[in-house]
Amino acid sequence: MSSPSDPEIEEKRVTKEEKVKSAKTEMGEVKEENERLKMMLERVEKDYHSLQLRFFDILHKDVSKKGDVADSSSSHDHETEEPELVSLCLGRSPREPKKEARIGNSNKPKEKDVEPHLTLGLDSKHLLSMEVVSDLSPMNSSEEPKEVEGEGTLFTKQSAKVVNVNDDVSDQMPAKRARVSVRARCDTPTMNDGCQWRKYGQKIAKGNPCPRAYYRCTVAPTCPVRKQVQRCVEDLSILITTYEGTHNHPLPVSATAMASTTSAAASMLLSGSSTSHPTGHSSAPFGNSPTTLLNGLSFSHQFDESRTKQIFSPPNHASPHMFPTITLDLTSSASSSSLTQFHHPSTMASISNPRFSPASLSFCSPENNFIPSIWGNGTTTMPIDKVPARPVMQANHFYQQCTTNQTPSTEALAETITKAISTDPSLRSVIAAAVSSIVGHGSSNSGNQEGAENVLGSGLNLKLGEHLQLPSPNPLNQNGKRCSTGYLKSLSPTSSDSGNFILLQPPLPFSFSKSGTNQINHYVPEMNTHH
DNA sequence: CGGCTTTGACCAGCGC
DNA sequence: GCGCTGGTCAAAGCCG
Repeated sequence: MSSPSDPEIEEKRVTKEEKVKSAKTEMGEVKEENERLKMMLERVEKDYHSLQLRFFDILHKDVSKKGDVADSSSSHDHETEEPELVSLCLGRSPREPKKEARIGNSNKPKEKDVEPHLTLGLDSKHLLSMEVVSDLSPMNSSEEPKEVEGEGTLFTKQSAKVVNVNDDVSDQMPAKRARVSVRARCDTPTMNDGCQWRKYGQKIAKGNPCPRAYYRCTVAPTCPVRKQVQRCVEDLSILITTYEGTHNHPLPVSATAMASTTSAAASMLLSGSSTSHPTGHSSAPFGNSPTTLLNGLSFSHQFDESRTKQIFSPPNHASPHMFPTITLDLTSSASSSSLTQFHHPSTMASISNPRFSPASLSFCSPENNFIPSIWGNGTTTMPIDKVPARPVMQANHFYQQCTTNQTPSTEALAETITKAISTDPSLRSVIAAAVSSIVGHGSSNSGNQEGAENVLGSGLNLKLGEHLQLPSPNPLNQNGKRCSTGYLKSLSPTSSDSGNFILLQPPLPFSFSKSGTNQINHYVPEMNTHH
């Protein structure tokens, strides 16, 4: 008995098949379009990279022609010419600081650079993430027209004197200056990070008998980057180097690792620093407890009790400026490198808020395949399945580097970490998610990256897995004056010419400023670190 | 001679 | 207002 509805069923079946067909064809079209878009993206990226290379090539040549005389050139020249300065901004202000007029030789203030800035990301991903970060920074919106550069710099008196326009900014945004503190074992007075530094001061800081030395980057006359170097009072073999500001010039190969690492860390810090709530226990990075946090999270080694104690040693003195600080601890031993801990400042200041329980983030763990494992006393566990695959791979790469390199250096680690943190938004998001889960910010920001970054922005202390123990007999050491450097030179496949400029993989967009405040120095292939 | 280091002085911010 | 502290300046000296 054939039901009367048979034809209808048949018809429905046909229509279904048609729908499926059409859907398939549609999917195919979409796939094709997707492929096309991918190819376009790749092409754009290639073009961008080639242009970037060309730009720096031209830049290099130009600089070579001008020589150091560039300093004496008038600001107008710089303003009218092609962008001569590459500002590696961390999200604060693409704008270059014209501050350091003192160093920059051009006597007149150059706050006229009202010209639009070109913001470039290394690739679309970066650009996106960077823009997000930039948006997160309140400074960006309001400060941009002025000179936000101050955020990353230390300019205070001098800049205020020279540029009136800037003093407001610098005064208003002291807290936005991010500092990246690096702890590393080093027998030499200073750690060779590839940059050229000039010492401009030394002080005995309270709580630490070891003098604190102040250095300023001299690779470019207007480079705002400064660093402070001080021995750890608990362990004199540990050298704490705190970087402040962002290089506004191309960096030598040997300097890119540390610079990019600090940039990445700083960008994480700055991206959310606006929401950081001062805990009132800020500490000087070089106080009795070098790893003390200003008002941020800290990563401490879970299995290293002593280290944890160091990190949580009470701040000695409230610093006038609440600089968000991130500490990269490269001193822990490899055996215990598997886990690192987050600690919210509140945890240190008081136990009043149980929400901020410690958790850990593993960057280099053989046991867990480098999946950032986050846990938090049972309350802040991040499911591993949430962890994107790519960060894991990068972290794995990091581990491989850790394990395969006989003589790992700070630069090597820094580079890898930087790659993992700064150049990959997904890893960034992982960390952000981890912190988010730790801090329990979900209520306010749905636990997304932004919220987590805000948390991060309150300052954190990253303690990276070992392998960083700088081997004393570093072949690259020269006369025992270098701590560890140049490791990247041997690693970098493209570093056949050590004189190549290396672009930072910017956690935040490059900004090409037309303001002629920055002249780029000659790149000196042999970057000797003077201390 | 140029660049760097040393070092005392100076300044600004903060707490009392 | 005063003292403390961190940060910077700048003259003097050193070094290659």
